Amino acid sequence: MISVDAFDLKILSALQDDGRLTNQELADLAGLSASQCSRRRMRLEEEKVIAGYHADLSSEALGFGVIAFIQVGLATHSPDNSKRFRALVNRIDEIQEAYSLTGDADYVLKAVLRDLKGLSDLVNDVLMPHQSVAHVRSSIVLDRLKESSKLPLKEINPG
Amino acid sequence: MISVDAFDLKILSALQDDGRLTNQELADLAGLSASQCSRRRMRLEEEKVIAGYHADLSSEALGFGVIAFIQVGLATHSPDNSKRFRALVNRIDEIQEAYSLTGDADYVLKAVLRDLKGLSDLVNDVLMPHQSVAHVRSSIVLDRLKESSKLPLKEINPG
DNA sequence: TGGGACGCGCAAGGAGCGTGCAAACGGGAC
DNA sequence: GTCCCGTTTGCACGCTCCTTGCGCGTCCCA
Repeated sequence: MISVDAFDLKILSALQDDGRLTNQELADLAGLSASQCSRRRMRLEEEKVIAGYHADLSSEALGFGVIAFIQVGLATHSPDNSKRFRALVNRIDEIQEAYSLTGDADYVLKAVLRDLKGLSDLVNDVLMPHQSVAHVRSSIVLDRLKESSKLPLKEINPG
Repeated sequence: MISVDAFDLKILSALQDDGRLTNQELADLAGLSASQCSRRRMRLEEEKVIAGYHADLSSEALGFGVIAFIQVGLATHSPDNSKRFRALVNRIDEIQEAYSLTGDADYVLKAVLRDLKGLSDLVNDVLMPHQSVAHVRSSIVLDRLKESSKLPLKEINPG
């Protein structure tokens, strides 16, 4: 595995919280010089430990009122069919996340929509009629307790 | 609602893809000057349309091999009990996302763990024994088709 | 038709970035 | 213990990038 020491972890952790931190700010947090932070950051980017940087937009401010989890069962489990389903999922921007799972459903999708009509359109006009899909069950998010994509870096022992 | 024009949408969309874009790069993409992009970006940050910037770290590179969705049913639905549960969720870093949902389960959690033992520890030693929790069902992610937090900005009409 | 508000690009001063360099550190071999 | 070599560090410098002030053009409404 890629070797990541305590300084790297501090840098990663800080950048996870604020992706636009200056090398100097990073330096103050990590107890290094700014140039070292620059070098380490570049290395972590090259090694793809840092996969990218993204702005986190407010769904409320932009009028996306509905988040839903959609459980999908496929019609058949042939390779062709799951390929069709994956292609479908990929071209729908409203679907933020999609996973195949152990358990009852074959897939779980997380979708972000402007309103319930948007969800209805997605489920009834796009997913349900698609040839790859057998059944669909959607659950609407009532409350977001927590929503981040931060990794629990404290679980990692430096080395 | 906050007014967002076509230039803002281009800026937001670009920053969603790459949160470290330079004002000059933003300017080239949006067809504006760098100074205007700087001003618009600052406004969007002040209005909390841009909630923040985050580095996206590679879970594979850092050795997080297991993602799981955990459905939780509460013991009782009293305000005190859900408060206890929320406090629990908040202090567990392995839980990235947590939502209350319509449908069967009261809550769904998305957790990131180093290995299956980590999941077992979380479910059996932390969640199950907690007084607020009645039952727990976890599903392990077999494959990630898609994993982002990008909003479908093309759904928004500028104005 | 005039005036105010707004949004624009330009330019300049200042902050931030990254490469070169030399010094400090650390671990093996002897 | 000590010598050697690879690695990591801080500093300095040239360059890019950021942001604020300013003047100009445009639009809207009186």
